[in-house]
Amino acid sequence: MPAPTSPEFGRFAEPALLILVSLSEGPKHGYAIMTDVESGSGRPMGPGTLYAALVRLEESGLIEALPPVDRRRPYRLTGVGATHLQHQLTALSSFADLGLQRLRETAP
Amino acid sequence: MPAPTSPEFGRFAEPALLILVSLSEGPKHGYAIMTDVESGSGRPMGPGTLYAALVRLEESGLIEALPPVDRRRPYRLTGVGATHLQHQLTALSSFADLGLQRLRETAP
DNA sequence: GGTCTATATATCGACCGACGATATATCGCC
DNA sequence: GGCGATATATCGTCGGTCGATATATAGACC
Repeated sequence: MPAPTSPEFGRFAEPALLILVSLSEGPKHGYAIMTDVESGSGRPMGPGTLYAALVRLEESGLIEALPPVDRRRPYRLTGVGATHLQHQLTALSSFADLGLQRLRETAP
Repeated sequence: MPAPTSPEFGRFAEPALLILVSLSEGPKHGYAIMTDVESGSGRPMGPGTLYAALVRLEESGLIEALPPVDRRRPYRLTGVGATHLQHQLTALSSFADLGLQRLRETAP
């Protein structure tokens, strides 16, 4: 995940969303997601956060497990997950743009 | 806050960020923020969430209280808050765009 | 005048998720 | 054989979210 670089304080997106975006690149196993997200967001995601979120995402049908390869347990986006992610990101993008526009207008 | 409309399940941004964007339009009091955010995001934000977040935001210096008018206790963005918000939103926007681009590449 | 709704703020409690810490096992490399 | 990187799993805590509840006032409607 090529870096948006935001080490700022406060969360800007929940871990679940970071995971989904990471998986949008293609199927990945847990550890790969962890390093990918960390290099992308600057903020390391601990295994506790990662695996707990994976379980929740699988339970809600947004991702699905693929047959394990060696020790690796890969996941991929489901159709529902991709649709959901697209809606979220679209809303997120227009939300961010709205805020930036307001900042420009208020304090030029 | 003109609607990005995302009633989807799951949070896409923490309440604090919704509040900051609402305040980026100009100073507002609590109730106005509540209705503004609700009409903008589709998801109603209860008073518990709102006022707790306001306290935290003021404590961290991102917003500041203005002299009360009648019953209304208005807040506005501080300089730090505006800078912080701008960084967050910039990162957020490029993050969202990255995800959308990946979705386009993977499933055209 | 009485009632109802909208406005406006405040507080409490419960639950859920984030996060760090910790544990465990294996692989490749020197 | 040892060491660091890979890889997954679990537990406990803490903070924030969120709904429920309380309170007070202003305005509208009959």
